[in-house]
Amino acid sequence: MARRSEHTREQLRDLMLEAAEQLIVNKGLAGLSARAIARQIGYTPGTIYLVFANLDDLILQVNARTLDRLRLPMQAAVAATDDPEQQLLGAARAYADFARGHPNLWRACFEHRLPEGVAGPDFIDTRIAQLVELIMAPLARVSGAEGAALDAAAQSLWSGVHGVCILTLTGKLHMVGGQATEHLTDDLITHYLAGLVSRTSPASSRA
Amino acid sequence: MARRSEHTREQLRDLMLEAAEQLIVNKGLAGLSARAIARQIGYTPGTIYLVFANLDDLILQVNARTLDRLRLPMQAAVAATDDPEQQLLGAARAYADFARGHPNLWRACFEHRLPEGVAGPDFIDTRIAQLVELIMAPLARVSGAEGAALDAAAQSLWSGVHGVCILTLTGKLHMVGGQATEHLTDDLITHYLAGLVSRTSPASSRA
DNA sequence: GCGCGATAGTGAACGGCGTTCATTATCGGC
DNA sequence: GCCGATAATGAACGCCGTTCACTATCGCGC
Repeated sequence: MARRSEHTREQLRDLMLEAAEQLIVNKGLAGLSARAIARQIGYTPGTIYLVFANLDDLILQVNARTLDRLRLPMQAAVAATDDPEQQLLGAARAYADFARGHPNLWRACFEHRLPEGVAGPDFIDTRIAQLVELIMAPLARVSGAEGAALDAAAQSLWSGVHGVCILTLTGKLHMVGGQATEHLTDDLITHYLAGLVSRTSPASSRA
Repeated sequence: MARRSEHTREQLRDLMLEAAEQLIVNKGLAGLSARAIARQIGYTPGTIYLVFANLDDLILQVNARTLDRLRLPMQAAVAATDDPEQQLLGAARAYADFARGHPNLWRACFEHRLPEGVAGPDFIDTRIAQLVELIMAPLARVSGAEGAALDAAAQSLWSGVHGVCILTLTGKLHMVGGQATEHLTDDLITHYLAGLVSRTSPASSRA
């Protein structure tokens, strides 16, 4: 019972990540199991532990990939125009779009919990920070904010967009006048920006 | 093996919810199990299924209680002042406070996933809607918005506050200039409100 | 061509899980 | 003092993550 390098460690890693991704896509994080991955790639569960420390480790690697893929359309949206407000609106729409298009992968990034004490690894934190940094430049241009105020603005605004996506896409916002995700992100961003501009550079409208 | 009403159905229900809550508080949603609940109250796992349809049902009941408890400090914050902006800031701070004070219970409300197809029950949706409705009146007063615009504002703003709480409290916002939760909710609300006011009732400052 | 040490991969096992259900021990009423 | 109803059991089913002694195969030195 050994196929001695029928696949490289690296190939095996990719096979497993691919299989895991597919399982998450089809049945959500809860549908993922070491046994299911093994079944799908024709190995036994034990083999997974030759490549990953444990299932959490594997899931975090899938999430890292997802965050990388999520960054691309957001970058594209920022690159698509020179108007900083449009850049922010576009990035948020790209974010919401990705979340709606790959709900299970996206939710896996934010709903996966490590055991009680353990902190998330740097390679995830870094990738989330990259997303927030994407909006820093447009935000600085549109508001004139800098330093700690700019950090705060980027974090609160992006968290806000994230919150809108979470609550609308998980169906927890089934209330009175249920609004579409993009409608709400647009609302949040335009009003936030208007307020930020009026407070940071009080007397100007440079149209 | 039958103690024939050593406890009422109702008492049993309370015992189970209490035990479940304690387990979630101490070890998170992942630390909850039918066997653990049963062990804690001196019954066997099977008994749980005489009272609840399944574990998900039980968890949803715990979450309903949590949301009820969460509403109280938010209501108090709204009642504590007449200034609508202060009401909104206070409600958000109360929300963040509760989330920080009972992180595992709070996260259970939003991270618990039902099986793939199943939708959340009304008694949860209703309670979330109640939280959003709490901020509708202040929001209407401060902005003059009404109808669909008011709905959108309440939903996007509250979702935003929720997003800030999620990302800061789960440690996913460990970035450049890490900001305190309350600082970010204040930032989000003040700027959003400033923008909302300037767009809804363009030419006025009624201090 | 051959044997041998290294090792990729196995598969059985452990202790846990949610859930079901035939069985039992106890109760209230006759 | 019995008997029907029923609260509660506990064993069972099929899952789970994870570990590890073992084995079947490989590449290498002869």
